[in-house]
Amino acid sequence: MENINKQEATCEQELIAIRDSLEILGGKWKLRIMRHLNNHIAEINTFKKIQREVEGISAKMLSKELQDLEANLLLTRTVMNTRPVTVSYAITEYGMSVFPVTETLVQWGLNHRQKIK
Amino acid sequence: MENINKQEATCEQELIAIRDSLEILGGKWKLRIMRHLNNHIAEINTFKKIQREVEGISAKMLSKELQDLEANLLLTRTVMNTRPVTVSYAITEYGMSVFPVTETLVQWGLNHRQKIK
DNA sequence: ATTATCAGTTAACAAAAGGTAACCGGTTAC
DNA sequence: GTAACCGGTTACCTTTTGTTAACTGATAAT
Repeated sequence: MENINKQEATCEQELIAIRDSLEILGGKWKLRIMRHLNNHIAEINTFKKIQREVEGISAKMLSKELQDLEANLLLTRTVMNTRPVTVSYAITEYGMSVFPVTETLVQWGLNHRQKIK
Repeated sequence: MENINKQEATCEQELIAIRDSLEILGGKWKLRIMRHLNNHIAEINTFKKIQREVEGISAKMLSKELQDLEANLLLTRTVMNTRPVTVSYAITEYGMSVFPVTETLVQWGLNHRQKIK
């Protein structure tokens, strides 16, 4: 059973927690990939499909970011026995814990765009 | 009056929103600085005080990040007429809109640390 | 045989981010 | 006058991040 309660921490511990999060989720692409997989959770998300739909990402970056996310148990990689071979990436249950993070960033970004216009 | 309602967006727009947010809040220090100011909102936060309490940040980075955040109206910079001169930084009302972002990152980081241990 | 698709990898490079250390001007305390 | 404090700036360097383009190997369609 996952702990969904708010945890208490000192200010110092909070800043360490932010640092930890950014070590795993930081950078230009990881949160976008996680959000995309969350938004297409019912589909088969192959490498090419993700690359098409997460606009602007190169094969090299996508490959590297997917490896990092898999290493942190946020998604799974499955080689399908199709011809030609396709590889399917799926968000894990633990990966879904990232949703609140992407959601606040989506809302902040939408609100900010509205504000500056 | 601020819009605090959830906004709807397509998946594509959501990924753009995340990109926008990260352009302004991304990197190693900005969210930590914002969280620290939010946690010490009742105090006078001078440059030196922030540098002491946001552990590890150099004067150069702190100066640059504070300028960026001020340019985006997330905080204010006030020169106090003390001897020697001190400069006080304070989070703006708009800056407080970042709180949900830092909060989800704090919770995710705390939870992650608990999980891997 | 040639071309196309998928899922990458590799090499070479460029740009951005961040760290270190020295320095600056103004002021005050000794 | 000398040292210390505040709030930075500057120059130099390293690391990280990201881009582009060419290439691989397996398979399948024409």
